[in-house]
Amino acid sequence: MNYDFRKIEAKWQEYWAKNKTFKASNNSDKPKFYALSMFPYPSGAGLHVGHPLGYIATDIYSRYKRHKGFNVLHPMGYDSFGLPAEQYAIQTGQHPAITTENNINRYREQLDRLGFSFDWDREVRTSDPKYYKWTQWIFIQLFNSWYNKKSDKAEDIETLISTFEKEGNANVEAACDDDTPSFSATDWNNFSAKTKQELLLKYRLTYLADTEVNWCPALGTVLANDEIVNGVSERGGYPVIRKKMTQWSMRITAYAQRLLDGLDHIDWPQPLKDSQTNWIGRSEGASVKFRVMSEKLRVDNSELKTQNPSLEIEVFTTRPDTIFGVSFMTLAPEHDLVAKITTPEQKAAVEAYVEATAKRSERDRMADVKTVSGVFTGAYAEHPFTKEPIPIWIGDYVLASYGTGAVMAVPCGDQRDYDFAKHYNIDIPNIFEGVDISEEAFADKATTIIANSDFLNGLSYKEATKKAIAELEKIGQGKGKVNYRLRDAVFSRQRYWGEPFPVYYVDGMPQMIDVEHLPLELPEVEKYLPTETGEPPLGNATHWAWDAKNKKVVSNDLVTLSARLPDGQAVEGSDKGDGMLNQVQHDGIYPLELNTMPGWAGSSQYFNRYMDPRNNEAIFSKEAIDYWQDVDLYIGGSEHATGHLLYSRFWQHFMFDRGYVPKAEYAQKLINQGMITGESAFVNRIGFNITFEGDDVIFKNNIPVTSGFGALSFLSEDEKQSLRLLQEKYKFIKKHFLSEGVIHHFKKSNDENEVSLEIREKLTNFFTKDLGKEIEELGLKNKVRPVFVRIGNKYSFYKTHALVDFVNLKNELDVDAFKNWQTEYKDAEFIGEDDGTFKVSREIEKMSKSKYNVVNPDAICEEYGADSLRLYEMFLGPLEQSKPWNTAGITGVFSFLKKLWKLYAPYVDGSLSGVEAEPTAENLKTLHKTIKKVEEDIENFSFNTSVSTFMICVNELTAQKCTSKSILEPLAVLVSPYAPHIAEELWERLGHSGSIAEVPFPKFEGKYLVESSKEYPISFNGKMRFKLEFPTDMDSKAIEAAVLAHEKTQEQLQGRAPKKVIVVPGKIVNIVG
RNA sequence: GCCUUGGUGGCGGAAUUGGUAGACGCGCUGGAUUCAAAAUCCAGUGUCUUCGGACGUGUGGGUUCGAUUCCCACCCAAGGUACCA
Repeated sequence: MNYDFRKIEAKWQEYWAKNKTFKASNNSDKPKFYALSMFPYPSGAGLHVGHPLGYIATDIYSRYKRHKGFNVLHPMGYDSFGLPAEQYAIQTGQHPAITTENNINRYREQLDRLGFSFDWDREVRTSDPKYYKWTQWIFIQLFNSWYNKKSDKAEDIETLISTFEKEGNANVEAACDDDTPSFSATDWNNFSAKTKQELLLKYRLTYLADTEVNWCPALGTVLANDEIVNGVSERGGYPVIRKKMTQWSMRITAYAQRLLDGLDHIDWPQPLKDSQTNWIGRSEGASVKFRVMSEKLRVDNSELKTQNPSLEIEVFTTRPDTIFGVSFMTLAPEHDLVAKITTPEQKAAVEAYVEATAKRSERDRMADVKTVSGVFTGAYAEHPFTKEPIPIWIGDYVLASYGTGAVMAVPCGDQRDYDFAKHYNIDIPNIFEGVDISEEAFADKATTIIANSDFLNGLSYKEATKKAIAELEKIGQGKGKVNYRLRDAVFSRQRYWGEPFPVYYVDGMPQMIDVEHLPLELPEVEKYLPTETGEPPLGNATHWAWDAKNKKVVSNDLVTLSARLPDGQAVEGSDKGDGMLNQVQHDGIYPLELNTMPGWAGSSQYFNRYMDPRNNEAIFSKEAIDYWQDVDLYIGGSEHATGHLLYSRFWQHFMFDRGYVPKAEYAQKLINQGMITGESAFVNRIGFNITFEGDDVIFKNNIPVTSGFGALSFLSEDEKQSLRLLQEKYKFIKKHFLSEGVIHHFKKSNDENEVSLEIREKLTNFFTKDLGKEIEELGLKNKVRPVFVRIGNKYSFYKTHALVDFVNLKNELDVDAFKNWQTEYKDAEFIGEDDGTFKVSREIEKMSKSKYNVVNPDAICEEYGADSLRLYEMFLGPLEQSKPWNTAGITGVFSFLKKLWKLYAPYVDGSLSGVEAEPTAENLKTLHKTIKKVEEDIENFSFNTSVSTFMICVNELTAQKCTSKSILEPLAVLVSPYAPHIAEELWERLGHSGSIAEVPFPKFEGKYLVESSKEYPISFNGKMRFKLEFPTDMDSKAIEAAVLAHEKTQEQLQGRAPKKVIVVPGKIVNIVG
C-alpha cells in the first residue's frame, strides 16, 4: 500500500479539529509551556514558503513538549490592522474590514493545510472590536499613570494629584516634560481645572505633545522618513514640509534604563539585544552650557540685544574631563542658533553650507568620514572656566537629531574633532600627560592623565570627570547627565484602519471614555483619504462625536461650540457659517479624537490576551495570567527588533508596575528565524541604441560606438522626424531578450571581438524584420539602413524579472508562457542558445510578490504533502540563518517519508505473520542513537540535523529489515513533532486508538550504545592515514605499543624514530615524527 | 564609518568541550528495471595525481602533538544603523 499523503493529511487534520486535540486548558496539574510565534499581518498575497518557517519550528517544539508531559499553549492570531488594507480601500472603495476578513480566511486555509497544533479557540484579531477594546483599555491605564522615579515604577495618577494638593511638585521626581514649571500646593489648589489637566498631561505616560512630522500638503498626509526622497515625496515627488502637529506620545523614555537592564535577564539573541541597547543609546557624561560672547555678535541684531543678552549653547559630552582641551565648537547646520549668531561677513558662506547640507541624507553624512567640511560662523563662545573665546563652527558631522545638536570639540581627544581642526588649522591643545598628539587624537580613557587643565591636572579620566562636573555645577554651567538616544514614541497615526482612541475633547483637553463604554468602534466613512481640510480620515465620519451624558457616539452636528480638538480645529458641522449653533442645546456633546493608533498598539499585549482571549470583563483573568505567567518560547523575525519587541517590553513593564502581570519581561526565550530567500529569474536585454547609416556614426574596430542625427542631410525634415520617432520606438532593444549564454559573451568581452560581432549580426537580423518593415513603409528602404550603436563605451544590460514558475531546473525559460504572461511581452523576440533553448540568469533575493519569485506552500502540499514541506523547511539549514529556497531538493525528504512508510509495511497492510520479532541489539542501537540525537537537537533548536538523523535511522532500520514493534512504536513518536500526519497514521496502524500527540517521548537508554571496540584513527602530525581497531578498555600504553608495532606505522615513518606519540583513549592516536 | 551575522564540494548544509573535514540530502555520472518515460533500486561523485600519494574549510600569520573550531590582522557578502559627542 502506497503512502497516500493526501488522504492521510486530510484525515488527521479533520481529526485534530473535531477532537480539539490541541485545546489548552487554563488549569492543569501538568507543568505549563507557552510557545508563541509572531502573529502575521494577513496580506492579500497569501502565505509563501518563507512564512511558515518559524511556525513549523514553534510547532515542533510545542508537540515535543506535549510528548514530554507539558500543558502546552500554542495560539495563533492576526495582526489585522494595517496600511495595505487601507491603501486597497483607497483604491477600490472596499471596506478594509472586508478585505481583511477575506485575507484571514485565505491565511487560515493555508495554515490548516500545514498541520499546526494551534489552539484555534484562542485566535485573536487586533482589528476585532472585542480585542481592541483592551488595547483602548491599556491606553487609558497609561493615561491614568505617571512614572515615579523615587519608587522607580509607574503609579496611579491619583497619587500624584494628592501629592500636588499637599505639597505641590517640588519634591516630586517624575518622568515628565522638560518644560514642567514648579508650583506649590497653594498654586495647585488655585489652578483652574483646565490648567490642572494641562499640567497633568506633562506627567501622564501617554500625553499630547506638539511633534514635528513630515507633512505633504499635496498628498494631504504625513510621510515616514523612508517615503521621502531628496526632500520630496517618493510617490509623486511632491514637496514635504516639517509641520508641528498635536499628537499622542508614549513616555517610553521613563523606562529607558529598565528596558536596558531587563535585557540581562532574558534569553534573547545577542544581536537583537545589541540592537535594542543601541536604540536606547545610553551614554554618561555631562551637559555643559557655553555662553555666546555677545560683544562679537552682529551689532544690529536687535533681537539678541533685547531678548537674549546671554545666549547659550548647550552641549552634551561624555568627556567632561577634557573640557580644557576645547578649542572650538561645532553646531549642526540645522541648529536654531546658527542664523542668530552668524556674523554678516560669514553669512553667505554659512547659508550656502546649510543649503548644501539639507540636500545630504543623514545616512550619507554619517557614512562619509573621509571628507571634512564645515564653515566658521564668525561667532565665539566663552569657555566656562578660562573665559577664553572659542570659535563656533558649523559642520555636517554633527547631527541635529542627537543630543542638543552641538558639540564641544576637543581635537586632542576625539579623532573627528582632530581631523576637523587639522583641516581648518584650528589650535589643538594637548591636555594629556606624556601623550604625543602630533599624528592623531588620543581617545583611550583607561590610560588618560589630564594635564594643562588647571584644577584637573594629574587626574585620571574618572577623577577628572567627577571633578569637572562638580566645578561646572558650582558655577551653574553644567551638570552630570545620563543621555539616552531613545525618544518618546509618537502614538498617533493619520489613518483610518487602526484602533480609535477612546478620547473626546472638552475645550481642547482630552477626556477618556469610561471603560464600561468600550470598545469605541471605528466609524464608517465615505472615503478613506484625509479630509479636504487636512484632517485624518476619521474627519470624514459624520457620526463621530461623544455624547457624554448618554455615553454614546452621536452625529457631529450636535457638537458644542466650545468643543475643540487640541490643535484648535473645530469638528465639521460645529460652528461653520453663521456660528449660530445653539450651545446650550447641545451641551455635553464633544468631538472625538480623529487619529488612530499605530501598528504596534495591537501587538504589544497580544501574548497576554491569548491566555484568556474571550474574557469580556477584563483583558485576562487573574487565574489565567497567574497560571501561564509568561511566554516560554517566542519565535519570530529579527526585523521587529526595535519596533514591536521594544514597545511590547515597555507595555509589559508598565503592566507589571500596575500589578496586572506577574512578570516584567514577557518572553523568557526568543529566537529569530532566518529569512527564506527566493531564487529570482531574470530575462536580459542589452542596451543598444539604433541609428541610421548615413548618419554621423563613428566606427571603432568595425563597431559603431557613438551616434548623432545630423548627417542625413539628403532627407526631408518630415522623413527625419519619422526616423526620430522610429529611433525612440526602438530605443534599446526593448522586446528582444537575450539568453544567458548570449549575454555571457557580451559580459566576457566588453571590448569588441568576434563573438560579439556574430551576436550583433543575429541582433541585426531580428531588427530588420520589424524595423525594416517600418522603414519600408516610410518609403526609405533604399535611403537608410539601421545600425546598432552601443551606448557609451561599455555594454549596458537590463534585466527583467520573469515568474519563476516559467523556469525549469536547468534555468530554461518556457518562452510561450512568458509571452502570454503580460501583454507587453506578447510579441517579444528571443535570441536563444545554440541548442534552441532560452536561459535565464538567477539571483538570490528576498522572496516577494513583486520579484515574481514566491513559492506557494499550497502547491508544495498538493504535490508532496505537508509533512514533506515541514521536514524540508527544517532540513534546509539552521533555523536562525537565511537560506535560499530550492523546490527541487524536496524530493529527498519526500522519498524519506516513503521509506519510512515502507518500514512499517507489515503493520500498514497487515501482512505481519506469526509472532512479532524481538528487537536485535543492532535495532536497539539505531533507535537509541536516534532518540539521543533528536532530543538534543530539539532542545538546541537544531531541527535541520534531526531530519538527517531520521534519514540515517530509517536507512539503517531498512537495511536491518527491522519489523519489531518495540522499535517502530517509539520511532513514530520521535517523528511525530516533525511529520505529525504520517506519525498519527502509523501509530493507528500499529494498533493504537486516539492521537499520538500526548504519548510520552521515548526514553534514551545508554546501555544500548555501549561498544566493545573502537576504530582508532591513526594520524601522523595531525593527518589521519589509516585506522586500527582496539578494544575500548585497552589502555593508552598498550595502544601505543600496538600502533608502533604495526607495519603501516613503520611504512609511514620510513625509518624515522617517532618524537612523540599522543594517545587519547576513545578518540585518536597521533604520532609526531 | 560603526554594529551584527556569515564565508566549508556544482548546490543546501554536517562536524556537540580543539581530535577521522565534507554526515544527510539535492544535483551529476554509470548501471539495473521499462517499448519508453516517471518512479524505484545498485555503484560512484572535494581537487590534483607520476596512482606512491599530495593538497584542501575566504586570505595571511600565530598558539597546539593536532585548528573549520582558539588568538591577531585583513578581504568579501548580507542585514542593521545614530559620525551619538
